[in-house]
Amino acid sequence: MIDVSILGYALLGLLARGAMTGYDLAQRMRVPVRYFWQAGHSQIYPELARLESRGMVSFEHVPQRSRPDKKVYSLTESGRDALTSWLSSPLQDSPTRDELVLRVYSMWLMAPTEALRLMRDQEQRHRDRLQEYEAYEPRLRNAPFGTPEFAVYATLRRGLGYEREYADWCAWLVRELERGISAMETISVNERPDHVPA
Amino acid sequence: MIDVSILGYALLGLLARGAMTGYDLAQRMRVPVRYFWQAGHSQIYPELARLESRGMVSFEHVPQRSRPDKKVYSLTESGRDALTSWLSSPLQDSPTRDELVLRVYSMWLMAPTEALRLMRDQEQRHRDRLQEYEAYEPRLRNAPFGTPEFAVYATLRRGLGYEREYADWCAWLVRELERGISAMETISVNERPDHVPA
DNA sequence: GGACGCATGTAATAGGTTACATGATTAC
DNA sequence: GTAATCATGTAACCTATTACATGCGTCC
Repeated sequence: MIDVSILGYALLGLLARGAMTGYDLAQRMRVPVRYFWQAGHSQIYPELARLESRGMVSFEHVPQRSRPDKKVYSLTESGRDALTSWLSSPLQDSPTRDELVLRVYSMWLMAPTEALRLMRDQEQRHRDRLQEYEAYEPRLRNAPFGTPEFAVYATLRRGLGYEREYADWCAWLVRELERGISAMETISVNERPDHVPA
Repeated sequence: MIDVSILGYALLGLLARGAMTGYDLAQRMRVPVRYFWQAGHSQIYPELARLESRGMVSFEHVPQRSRPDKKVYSLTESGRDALTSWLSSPLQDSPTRDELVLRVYSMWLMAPTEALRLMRDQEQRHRDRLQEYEAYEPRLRNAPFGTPEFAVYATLRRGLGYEREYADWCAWLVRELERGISAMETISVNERPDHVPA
């Protein structure tokens, strides 16, 4: 009864907004769209089957000409109950893993110019994603409280804040690296044998 | 030669700062400490063995009385080379998964008071962690550029920014929920059969 | 002719968590 | 006595990624 994975709840949460196929679900959960949970179709199809066997979703077989037949899934009452009870269940914190931060931890082994290149690059990646999110904002900012649209807006706010903060952190480190590099260059100039201090 | 996992690089990065045992590594990678990468000892011991078989680390067997014998691992030259070349290698973005944000996506199904409880709770969790990180800050803020300590400071800055942003997002949603709840209460008061508008 | 979208699945592998297993010393 | 620290491992399980597999229609 209670053994639904987080991915399972993610699917139930999507189906709560409307019936759709496994293919549609995979579209909404693919990496570039991303509402803080992703999955590929190879994970989604078996999970849908599991949910169906537990009676949390049901499907209707829809034959199509000129397209493969499809199964349109919808949330059952027991699926909706499981979803809502999960929402207020105790939330344990899960580990954060971030490869860039892990690299920064060993940054002292890198040539500073290489570190600078890496961080500038990453800052840009986050600025780009921020801009992408900002484009969605106007459509969602006036969503009325309590609606599914407002919930999307709330997750978007998280995305905006996350990317902005991340980019700002990169920018801080870029500045530090630039300062450090120019300080080292000054030293090497002073250390040149032909250098005569003023 | 190139098939080292991210966990492997995490271990190499720790060993670059000094020789230590698998137990010590597990201490530094356990959840409450957490420099944006975690692992338990059951993952670390086999990974150390793999790194050793690839010549990236070597160990010295240290017998002890009154304590179990230990293996003190240190980074080899080829391990250091692998680590530094990984640092500037192309970084592909990995999926972000956040159960709270996933729940917020389905928040419209919850009783608003339940949602409020959840979000207040989570805000506190992040404020607590923020405070914990802030306690480390004074010791690290003056670490000289280019040192291992400065790299720790840089990762700490990320932690500070991340937790602050997260807590602020929670706080925003808490305010929205409070506003929404009080608006609904006003309506129900007006709708009371015995209510006489002024 | 080839790539892309629709549509569904399975299999193999990698990565991560939880549990099992042992055993001495020290601190409360 | 009982829990915690030191110290090392293995096994089972769950989750997630990548690759394998099929097939028609449309657009370039």
